[in-house]
Amino acid sequence: MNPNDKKEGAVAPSNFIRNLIDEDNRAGKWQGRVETRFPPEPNGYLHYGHAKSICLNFGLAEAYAGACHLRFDDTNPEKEETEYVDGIIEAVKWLGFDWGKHLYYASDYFETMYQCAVSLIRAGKAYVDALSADEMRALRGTLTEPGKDSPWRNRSVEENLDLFARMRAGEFAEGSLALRARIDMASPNINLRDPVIYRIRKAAHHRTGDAWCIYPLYTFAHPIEDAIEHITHSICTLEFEDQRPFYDWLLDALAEAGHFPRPLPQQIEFARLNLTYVVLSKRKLIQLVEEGHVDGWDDPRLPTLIGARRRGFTPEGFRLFAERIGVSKSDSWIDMSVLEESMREHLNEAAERRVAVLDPLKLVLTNYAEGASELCQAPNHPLKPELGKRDMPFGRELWIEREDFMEEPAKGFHRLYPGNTVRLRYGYVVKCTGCDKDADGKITTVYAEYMPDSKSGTPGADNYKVKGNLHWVSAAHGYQAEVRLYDRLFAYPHPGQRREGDAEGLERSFLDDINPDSRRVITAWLEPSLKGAAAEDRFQFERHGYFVADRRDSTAGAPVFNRTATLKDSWAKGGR
RNA sequence: UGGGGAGUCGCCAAGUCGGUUAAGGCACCGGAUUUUGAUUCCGGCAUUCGAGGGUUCGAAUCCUUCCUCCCCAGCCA
Repeated sequence: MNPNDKKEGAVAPSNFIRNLIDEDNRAGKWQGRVETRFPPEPNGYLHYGHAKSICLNFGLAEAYAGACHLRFDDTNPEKEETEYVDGIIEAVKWLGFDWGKHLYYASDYFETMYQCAVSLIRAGKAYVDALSADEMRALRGTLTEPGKDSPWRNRSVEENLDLFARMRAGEFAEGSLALRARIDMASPNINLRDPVIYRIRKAAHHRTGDAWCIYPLYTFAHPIEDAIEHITHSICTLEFEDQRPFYDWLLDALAEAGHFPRPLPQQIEFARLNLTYVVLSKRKLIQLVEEGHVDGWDDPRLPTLIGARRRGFTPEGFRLFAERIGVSKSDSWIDMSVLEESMREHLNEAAERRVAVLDPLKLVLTNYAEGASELCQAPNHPLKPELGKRDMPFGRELWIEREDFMEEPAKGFHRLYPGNTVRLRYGYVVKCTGCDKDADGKITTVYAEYMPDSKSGTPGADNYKVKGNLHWVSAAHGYQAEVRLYDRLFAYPHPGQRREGDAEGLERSFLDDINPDSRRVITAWLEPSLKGAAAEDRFQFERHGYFVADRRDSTAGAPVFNRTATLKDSWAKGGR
């Protein structure tokens, strides 16, 4: 793996985490072992931001021939549910990652954690505090003032041991007592001002049931989980940076007490994903679902992984995306187009082509025999001839795209207009002869004459040079089906943020910025072969974009299609 | 006005201990191919690294002052 070797393929991107690992390897810190973990709390659905973290952690393990654990950080019985565990497992699998035997639950470590706490107490590094949460806050000090010691800070080891054991036994009410690390109430780092590490919660846990009534807090539990699993590099997001000194303090104390061997796992922080035109905060996602702004957690517009799946986004696309955005410590905003473009790149290569007319306009070939029909052959994938061709019936009456005809052509328009010649893709070259309009001036039918010797695939086809190529569906053979045209959920890059020209005190809600056209449900005309599509089959509808057969609403013989992404359209962009 | 982080092209992001030309991707702009105005292909795209001083033969990389942004005062994670 020579970083200067940049000839072909994706060269492993350099980033600060890889550099750290490389340094560790050079120093022989772990004998080359690299073990990471993805530690979600099972209290909700995974979103695009998690995808970044998953790709990072599992990707590192793959790159260094190590392992990545899937670990449920279930230390808070009040928020976590088995339902979420299942969803998370399915999502990580879907992304294509394999944790092998390494599926763990923090709750399985409760006894060990308890013993660690006892050791801390024995070492005089933890104590049982009787202050209420409010009192504790009052003594914690502020960002600029040091805190004050709790009156219970200097209990004897024996007393602490006794109290802690009785906490476990359920002798005290919730909130009456808490175990705190004994560090330094005057520390400039608030996280070191005797953080609470165990609280009393008389709640049933989704896995341990009523076995416990005291539960460890993240701060205390996470480093221990990492140490138990022999994690080498514990990667988390930037907001935990201030927590690192405690992470090191705890593990060092526990190593001293003989719980864990050195070297100890190292916490490394990276910048979480920020994406434009969407929201990723759990609170906002919940609000979107609960208030009915979207159809549910798997709504294709929602940035959840189950939503992405219904949208037609692909695991390969996510991996490409993760590779493109890189990993660093600077807060940055990734433009949604980077994600979309990543999906397009994979789909262009992976999706077979089909034809769909989304906004139909009738085209009649006046010189084509009435009632006649024939078959045209269309390649399934222009880049992969080995995928073969399929038949597309052709006839006198066809559906074409309304936007492919202009009675008065705009400059540069080389589609259909009176007098112009275009090719009906995979079929014949036709010359437009006119059109009908209704009372409102709306075009109702377009007329053309076809060139009998111009059929695609025949020798005569090359006799015609046309600039326009239109897709079409035979009116007599195609069928109508529901298609959902999805677009970005929000109309502005930073939902809820003030915009130029906003009045002085104007407060925006992200809900105000929802894109009213984020979903358009239409009835389209599809080529016959699409009827057989199975749920989750992905296609490129030529000249339109990528579509997927919805995994929830499709039924046998009647797939419903969701638009994943449009194709680039330099004509539309150039402004007609 | 405490502590912890970050500032390199429109958006990301490489730039190990200072060394002739500041990677790469996306976007964008040209041009070529093309039965998708798609794809592909070529070419272009930071005399400059938040700002100012300084050290040096030489600094994005070292020193210094300053500016901007993010995070931390849950018995959440």
